[in-house]
Amino acid sequence: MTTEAAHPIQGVPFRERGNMDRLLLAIDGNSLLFQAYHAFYKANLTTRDGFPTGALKGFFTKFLDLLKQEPSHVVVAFDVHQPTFRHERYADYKLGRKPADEDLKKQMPVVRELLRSMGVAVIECPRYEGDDILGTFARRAEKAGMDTLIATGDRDAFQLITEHTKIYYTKDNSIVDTAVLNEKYGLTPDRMRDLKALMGDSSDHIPGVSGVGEKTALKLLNEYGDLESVLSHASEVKGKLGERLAAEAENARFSYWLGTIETAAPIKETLEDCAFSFENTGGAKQRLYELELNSIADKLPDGNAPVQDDVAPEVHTVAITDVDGMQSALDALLTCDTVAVTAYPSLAFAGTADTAYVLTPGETLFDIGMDEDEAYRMLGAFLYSHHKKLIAFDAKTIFHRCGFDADALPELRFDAMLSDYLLQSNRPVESYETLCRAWLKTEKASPAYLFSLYPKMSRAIEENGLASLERDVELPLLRVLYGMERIGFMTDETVLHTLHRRFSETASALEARIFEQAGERFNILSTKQLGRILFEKLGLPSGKKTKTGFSTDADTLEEIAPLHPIVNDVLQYRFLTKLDSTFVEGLLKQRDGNGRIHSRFMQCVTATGRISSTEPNLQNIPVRTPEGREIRKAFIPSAGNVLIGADYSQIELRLLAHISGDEGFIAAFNSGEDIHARTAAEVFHVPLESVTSEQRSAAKAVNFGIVYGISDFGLAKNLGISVPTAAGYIRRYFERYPKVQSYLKESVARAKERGYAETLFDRKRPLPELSASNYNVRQFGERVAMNMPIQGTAADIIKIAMVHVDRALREDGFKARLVLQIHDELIVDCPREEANNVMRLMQDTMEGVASLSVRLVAEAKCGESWYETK
DNA sequence: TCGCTGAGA
DNA sequence: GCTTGTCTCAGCGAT
Repeated sequence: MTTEAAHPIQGVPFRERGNMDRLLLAIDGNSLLFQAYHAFYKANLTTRDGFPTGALKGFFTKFLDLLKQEPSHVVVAFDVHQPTFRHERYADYKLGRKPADEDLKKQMPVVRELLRSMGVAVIECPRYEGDDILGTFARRAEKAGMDTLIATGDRDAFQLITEHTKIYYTKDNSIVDTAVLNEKYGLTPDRMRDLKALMGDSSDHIPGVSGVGEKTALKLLNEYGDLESVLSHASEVKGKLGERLAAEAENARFSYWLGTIETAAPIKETLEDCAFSFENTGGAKQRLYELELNSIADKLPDGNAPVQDDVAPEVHTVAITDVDGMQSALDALLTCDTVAVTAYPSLAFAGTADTAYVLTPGETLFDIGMDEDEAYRMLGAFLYSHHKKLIAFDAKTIFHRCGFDADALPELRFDAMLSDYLLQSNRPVESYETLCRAWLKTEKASPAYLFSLYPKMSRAIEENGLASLERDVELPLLRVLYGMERIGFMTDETVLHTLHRRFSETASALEARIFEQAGERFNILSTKQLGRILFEKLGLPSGKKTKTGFSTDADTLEEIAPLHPIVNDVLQYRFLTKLDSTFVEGLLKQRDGNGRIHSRFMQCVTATGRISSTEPNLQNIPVRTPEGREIRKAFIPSAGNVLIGADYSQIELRLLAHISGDEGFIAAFNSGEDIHARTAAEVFHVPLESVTSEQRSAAKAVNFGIVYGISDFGLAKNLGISVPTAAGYIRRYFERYPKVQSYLKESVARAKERGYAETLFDRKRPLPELSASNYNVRQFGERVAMNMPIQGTAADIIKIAMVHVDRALREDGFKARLVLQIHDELIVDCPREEANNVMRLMQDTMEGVASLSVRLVAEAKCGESWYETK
């Protein structure tokens, strides 16, 4: 189907093409909703409390898109779920139709409710399908001198096309009119019914004539005109086809009748009932926010929000525009014990629940208002010198803005961002506004609301058993992370420059060789262009495909590498350009004036409780390949210092052993031998000393796979072995370590029962996926239920270790400081003379975090660069 | 902005 | 019959 360039759906409104200035937008609600549901199926969108919203999101995104056509009238038609007029004589009509998924069913009434609150006419009519309603309104509009655009993903509607009625076909976002129809089928809209009567439509249970498909039907219609002529000339048609046309003529006529859309259905709503104005759509705003469909709600004009009982109290807001104003605001806080601070969109604070002070930009260019940095400095000095306690949203950012020394931070009592994360860790915290909306049912955000949020959220934290995690781990950790971000990690510019030269020169040489072998220049990093060269021009066999074309990932390319030398060059080129652009150049860009790199450690991002690192990400600096590992030579200690790296050994597997309580697995660890070799020996029933390297890596892959919720398929792919062989490995593994298997099963069962998975330290991750109707989504939920307790407990443990190490360093008067965490590894920048003591301190502290049935083992090493601490 | 690719645990 | 290992972040090309 072609999209006419002259009137793309987005851009020039469709109605400008018509002569008339009024446009009816008629939407097939069921069709659009089903399409939206399937488009967002995989995303598995839900609200925080698990109400599915994928179909709603898809539906309203498309709906808003359609409104760009500036319709003067809008109608959305839905089918009612009972046999319709055209089908009631057709008893087994419904039998073949799958019942709608539960998730979709739940969203159906909400779509109608939202549309109505947007002032949109929603029509459902017993005994008539959505199609009939659309057809009826299209004809009425035409009589009233209007154009109609019918939005549907159902090709049946093509029969409704006229000079003034066009279809917006949602399957490929094209506009279909008589010209397009003629080009595609060589038929007029009227003949679309004839076409369908002949070919049938299994999804709609229209029988048609057996053995006749689209091609045959079109041929017949081209030859004889319409259905009746085809049927009356059946005797002229040769062979089986002719016989069938004659025998099934009644079937075809019945099909014709079934496929005819009613255009004069007795619908009581009038065209004028469909009058529409975008200005009136705001009534749905509040509900959309409640459904956490913020991107859609944001696009609607403000409506009259319904009154809530639970609204936040009125807050008197004082604007701060200059230093004097700032000073008197701070003076007003002198009597307060606790100060509430937020930083979005600009600095705002409050000392009581009824008055907020907000930094306000000046009115004109010359009156720039209060300088924000200065305001933060004043606030910081005030908080610290008067020993004020702080409650905040995103305190770490506020600390940075205030410029606190890491040793002189005010006492932090509550961070709404952290509390929200602990309560909803399956989703990153969005914004302070969203949080206020969710907790206080208020439209606007004010720092004074923190005084309501604090007790409210703390109660929820308490009720969910998260109090210790918040008080003893996350809140203290926030200060540790602040210190790490502020110090930064020293880097050696010379090393980076040298590597840059080496990587880029080698890459250029490879590039030249690749172009020579390809016989032309092209962009090697473009998967599209690379696919064209390898699979079309050079004719190499293409493996799997991605959504957009050939797959060119390393797995695929390695398979065809033996067939042409260009392939290894491409792999090598990619590898080197990755090292150069992402790491070497990326790091050079991030150095501050002193050569230090200040990554940000995100505390409220991951679903498992790990921290993440951004701008730059220092948690994925290469280590596996010799060339990549060189980059770690650029990470160096401060002058006069050394670096100490201390990492946990096999922490996740040790936790699996402890949590499952499997005696064999625990014994394997306590034997102190190489765990993968030991596992191989036990699983393959061979003595430890005769374990082959293949056996060891197979055991290693199984060990890691177990933690992730492995399948035989996945393991087979990973090891390059057959699926049955992989299945055998897993079976023997579970035979040897039966409690590991029963633990994994229980883990899923418990998560299903409670609705969340949790760690040894009570961190929770909600798992609405486990009750999803979609098999894949549910499977995903089960793997997560197996993995989260392991990965999450490991995350808890190293977080606790960080808090303890940081505290010990400070209390014992060391100058050494944490600079980086990489999930199971801590890096400390340490004065040379402290090194031995700090190494011991780190190892002891890390190992002592928890007392389990398997020892926690940590090893510390020091060196002149990160490269040397491995 | 999205999809692909690949770096780490 | 269908699918198929967790958690992240960044750069690039195409749209």
